[in-house]
Amino acid sequence: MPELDAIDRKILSYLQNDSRLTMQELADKVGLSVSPCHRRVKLLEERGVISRYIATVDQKALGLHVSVFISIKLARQKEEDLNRFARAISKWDEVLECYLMTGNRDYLLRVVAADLASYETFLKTKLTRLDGIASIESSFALSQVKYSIALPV
Amino acid sequence: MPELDAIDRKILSYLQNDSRLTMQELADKVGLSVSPCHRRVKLLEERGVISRYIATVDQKALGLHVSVFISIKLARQKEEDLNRFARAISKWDEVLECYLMTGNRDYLLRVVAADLASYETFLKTKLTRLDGIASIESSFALSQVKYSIALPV
DNA sequence: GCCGATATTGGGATATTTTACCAATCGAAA
DNA sequence: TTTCGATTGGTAAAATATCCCAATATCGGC
Repeated sequence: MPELDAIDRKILSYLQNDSRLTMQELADKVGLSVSPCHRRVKLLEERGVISRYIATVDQKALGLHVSVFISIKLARQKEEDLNRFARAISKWDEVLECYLMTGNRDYLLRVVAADLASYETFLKTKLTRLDGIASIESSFALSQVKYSIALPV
Repeated sequence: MPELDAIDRKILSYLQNDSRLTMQELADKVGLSVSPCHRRVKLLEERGVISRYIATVDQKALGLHVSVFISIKLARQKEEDLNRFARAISKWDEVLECYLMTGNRDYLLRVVAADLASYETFLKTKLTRLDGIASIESSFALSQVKYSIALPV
């Protein structure tokens, strides 16, 4: 796999912030003409460096006022148990992020909900119904100080 | 502000997953013709429901193998202290997310780095140089089980 | 249930943008 | 300098977005 050169990195950093730039605009910003710029973008897509193009939606506009971090410990940590948990989590739209962690908890989840009532519903009808969970601890976010998808390039 | 109807929500859910759909494709999926579909998308953009269009980049492809969650307590929690912290955090590209939390910590950060050495550099040259921090606790993610930007609509 | 006012839709024409092709240029090694 | 491979830039064709206007649907009051 070929390395990313300075121009590739520039392209990535611009597209991470605005994927609606036209090829002409992007080419100007990175100092190329349209053709080679277009070819580089296509290559980055084919190699999977650029994985998708998406629209970001305002959480408040959707009425999702609650963000919760949930620490979870499983009763057992065999691969089979971890996989079963991962499969269940992946199905639920409320769970935006889930990480397998080091230290004294197994998983860390970020969950969004409209309000406390619907978060409670999520807990009661989904999370706590899973087998093999030893403990659940919720921490609520008062506000989102920073939220970015743009990786440092 | 007008409510989002079923078609608006369909539009959002498709565009959250793939913003490169053509208007024709999107219109077919939501059951409209191109014109009204296009008008709805533009309105969603103007109202700020759709906030941006971005490319997502593969973290591994950039060599960012370390994801860390950092819990931070400040020495004082006056508004002035919180603002100063927020401003500093916002400048740093390594910090992808930052939340003001309830409970026994003040902030929760998600940080990415190439490896443990560069994470250590981040800590030493940036985070620990901030005034007013009472405690820092890092938890490392072993793997990303789920990562989505698509809010439930 | 009917009517009018208002908002929403669909089709078609036009402007923009993407995409593919090919010749020109650049860079490295002999 | 010469040659080879990779990268670039321009151009033209195809695909797509965007705008306008007439037709249709929706919702209020009567």
